Amino acid sequence: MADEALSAGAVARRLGVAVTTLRTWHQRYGLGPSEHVPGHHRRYTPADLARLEIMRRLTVEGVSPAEAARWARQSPAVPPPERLGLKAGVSTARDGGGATIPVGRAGPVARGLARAAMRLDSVAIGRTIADSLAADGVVATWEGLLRPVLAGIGERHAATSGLIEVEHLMSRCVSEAFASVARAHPAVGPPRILLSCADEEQHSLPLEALAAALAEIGVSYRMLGARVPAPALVEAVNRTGPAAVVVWSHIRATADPHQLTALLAAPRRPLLVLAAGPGWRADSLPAGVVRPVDLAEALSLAVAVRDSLDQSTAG
Amino acid sequence: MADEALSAGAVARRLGVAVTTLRTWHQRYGLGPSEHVPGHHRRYTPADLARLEIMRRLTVEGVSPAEAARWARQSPAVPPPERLGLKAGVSTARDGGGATIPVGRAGPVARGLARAAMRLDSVAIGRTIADSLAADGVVATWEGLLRPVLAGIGERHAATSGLIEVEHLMSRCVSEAFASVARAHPAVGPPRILLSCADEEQHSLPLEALAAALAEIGVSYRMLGARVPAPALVEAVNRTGPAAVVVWSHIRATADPHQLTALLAAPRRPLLVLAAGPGWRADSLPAGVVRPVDLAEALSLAVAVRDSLDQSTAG
DNA sequence: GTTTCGACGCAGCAATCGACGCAACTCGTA
DNA sequence: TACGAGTTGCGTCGATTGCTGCGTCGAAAC
Repeated sequence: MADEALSAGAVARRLGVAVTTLRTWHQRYGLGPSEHVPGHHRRYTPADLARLEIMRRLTVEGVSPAEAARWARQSPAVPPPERLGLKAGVSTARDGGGATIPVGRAGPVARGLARAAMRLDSVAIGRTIADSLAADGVVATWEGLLRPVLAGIGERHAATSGLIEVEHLMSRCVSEAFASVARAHPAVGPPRILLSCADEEQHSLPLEALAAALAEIGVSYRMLGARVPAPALVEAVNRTGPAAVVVWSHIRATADPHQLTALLAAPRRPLLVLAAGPGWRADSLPAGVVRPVDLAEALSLAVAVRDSLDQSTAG
Repeated sequence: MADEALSAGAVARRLGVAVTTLRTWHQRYGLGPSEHVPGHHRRYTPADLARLEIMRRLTVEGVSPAEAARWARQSPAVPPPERLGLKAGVSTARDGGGATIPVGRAGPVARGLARAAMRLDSVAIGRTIADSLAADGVVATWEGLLRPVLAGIGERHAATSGLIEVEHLMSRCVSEAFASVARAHPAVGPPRILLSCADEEQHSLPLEALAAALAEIGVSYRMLGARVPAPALVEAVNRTGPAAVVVWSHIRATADPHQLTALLAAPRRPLLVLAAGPGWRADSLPAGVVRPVDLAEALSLAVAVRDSLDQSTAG
């Protein structure tokens, strides 16, 4: 009984919101301590906290705050956070405000994901991504959810030179989610596709998306990861003899065509070399290199290679 | 034995606080002699004194007195970190030939892992690590298997300036394995521990090991990942208000003590700041920063923080 | 006679209060 | 397409609250 009184700061820390936000929620939505004398400090009981947990969870899921507050306020007594089978798309009211991430018209789920990222809530981030992956698959999740949110963070990051920690956390969570997909779909057959970032290229997330998409349809691959120097890539090709190599470059600076030329000149030259990512310039690519425009195209190309190999070896 | 009965004045002199403060601590926080008849003189046993020492140390480090008291009150049950059930490698057979990785005396499993890494066989790598994690736990796997192999790769890499692709692949696989552990053990309660690499620090694997170890015992945390600039770290602390922050630095160049100072000066200053990793120099750390020597110690410190917070908020 | 006891009070300081405003998103409208 | 209106999270400011260490005082314990 004595310890049932949490201060405003403690509650804010628990929920991952600012103290001022708690005050705002109190006066705007009536979501405050049940007994509070104006001027005195707020003391939140477990019941009050449970209400706020609901509020936070709903907003993280993309529900508009006003609606979430209405929901939380009428929640009679649900101390443990349970599962409300809430489907996206309920919110009709306006939304926005505060230090948020622009996600364009990517939908409430993306908004919820962006909010979870802003509060560094890796659990919510992971669950949101996993749900979407399970429901819509890798390609749709990447194009419809992850890329908009990541782009929004990057945009904001470029503008304010902040949010680096948010960007990193999102990257990690996305990476983990993709790895989870790969683990859930054991690959069939030997890996004939090699995925690699260009030299000095640090962004490997799109490549991981491709890897997850491949895994999802049962295509086996090898993933080298970020920042692979050209000699190391050639060395890997010579050691493993892949049929197709995908080289990702996110920015111009890492898109040296020379590393593609080196691939084509390797002793065990791959059948297909894909230059993926916005870094590559179409006019500077050596002959024989294919440049997919998006994840879906890269995926279908990779599948085509797999199929052709299946034919040539099985037939 | 002779000093089993310390008077209030003696204890006060020993701790460097006023006698009245001892009385206050007794009646406000229950931090008094275990056996005390009201009206009679207080007699402090060594156990009582130990509790008070904890109380004083924590408050000196900046912990709020109420919180420190809660911590001190249930201190006796803080067993030192032990229990590493790692079965030592007993390999006697020769091994080697070709391009291999030196793993020292880390056992046959490590040698197998190194070979799989050389083959770029991510499936075998992943399975080996997962098996070890399941059998021996995170700490033992890290110390006994992963660290030796990673060190071996790094050593060879430094010597031959090759193997970069092997190093990357291993990193990815280890990272995935740790993420898998984290996913398999859903965390309990809100995250109060923040894990972050130092500015410009690219090695995040040891930090991920700590994260996985925390997850394994059900402790919730937030992981920011590699290359977190000092302002971003402070920003994250202010937004999430963690109780403890672990900052990892692998090399001297990234171990700028200033980022720790900034942490301690943050508006929502964490209870505990841990400077982890071989980069930090003990003599350059600001006061109030703790420097764990290995994974196990960092782990037990983090657990201690968690326990104390559980008491203060829920107990 | 010295030390400690319990009670009371005080001053410094951190946390919080209420009020206000800013920035930024979304949506309707022109 | 551009722009204003409505929303919303949160930073800031001056004032207030409440926690904390410790000094003081008469009485009791050693």
